[in-house]
Amino acid sequence: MGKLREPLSECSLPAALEAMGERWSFLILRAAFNGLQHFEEFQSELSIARNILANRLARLVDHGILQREAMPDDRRKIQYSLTEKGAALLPTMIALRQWGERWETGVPAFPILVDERDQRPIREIAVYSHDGRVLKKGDLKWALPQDVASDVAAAAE
Amino acid sequence: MGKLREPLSECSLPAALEAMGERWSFLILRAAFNGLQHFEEFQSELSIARNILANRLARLVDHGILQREAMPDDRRKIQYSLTEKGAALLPTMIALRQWGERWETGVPAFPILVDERDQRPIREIAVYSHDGRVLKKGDLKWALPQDVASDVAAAAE
DNA sequence: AATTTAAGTTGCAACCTAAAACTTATAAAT
DNA sequence: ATTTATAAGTTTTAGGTTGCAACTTAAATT
Repeated sequence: MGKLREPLSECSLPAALEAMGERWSFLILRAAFNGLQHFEEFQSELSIARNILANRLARLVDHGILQREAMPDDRRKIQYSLTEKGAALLPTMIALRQWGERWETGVPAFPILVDERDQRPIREIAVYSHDGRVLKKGDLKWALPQDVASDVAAAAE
Repeated sequence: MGKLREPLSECSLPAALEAMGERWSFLILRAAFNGLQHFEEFQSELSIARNILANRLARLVDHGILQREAMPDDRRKIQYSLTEKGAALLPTMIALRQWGERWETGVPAFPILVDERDQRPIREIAVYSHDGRVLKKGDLKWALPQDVASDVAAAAE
């Protein structure tokens, strides 16, 4: 990367980790993506201690990642579902999973996550340039706003 | 997502979290991406307790995410640098950061991460179909290998 | 009315985290 | 050659977190 060093202080990674950095958060999120909605479902699927699960669900709700809704037909039941904010973590979660597949388990996912429209596997999550090239570590740098090329600037050339 | 539910047991997300799920891991990784290489640099930049930093660096080295190398010119110094496996976490880290920017801090990153080649900001990390469409939660499903469309199958149509 | 289910709480032991002081090896300065 | 400074840790000790098992509370089912 370039010379300009990012000021670590005003980065939103700590803020993101504040919401999702706890040990079970990603696994709960993953279960939610897989359609689980109730306490007992999460509990038996993940084998997480009940007190920890209660605490994590509450945290995720506090952070606006999950929605907590009492079910009108059975008022014992609480439904937890992803908010838009929670669903926006999908790329992060898939990226982490793909990394695990490639570098930890070595196992090609089974079943495979595919595009519903054409049944074809999704692309690997990557950093893309504005025009779709895959960028690696050395291709990136930090730039000040005035040095960033924009569509407008590009069009004016 | 579709009906087929992923078996949570044989997923590589837990494996990935085993390596990167600790509280400071992503922040250390981020500092490494920013070019920090030495214990004291990490320590003063992150304000992490020294014992925890020592422990986390050792863990990241154990997991093959960082490389530990004694510097020959000054034998007190240890250089920590990203391995290929560690660098492969870049998309995950940027995805998490972008999520934090969008949903937590609301702050457009400053400085901005750009493509060195043309100084243009990188795309937002997303899930892409094989042909480059952005896919959301509802566009995805789990498929068994025999139901996955491949290049070969697509060409044969 | 008794039982079962859903979603939690509570109590307690084991483990992990963090701040500050200490250590060890090497290098630089006097 | 001796003292001082630096780099990268360890140790100590206090406090916080995790996790298991048992308990609770409210609502539904038999």
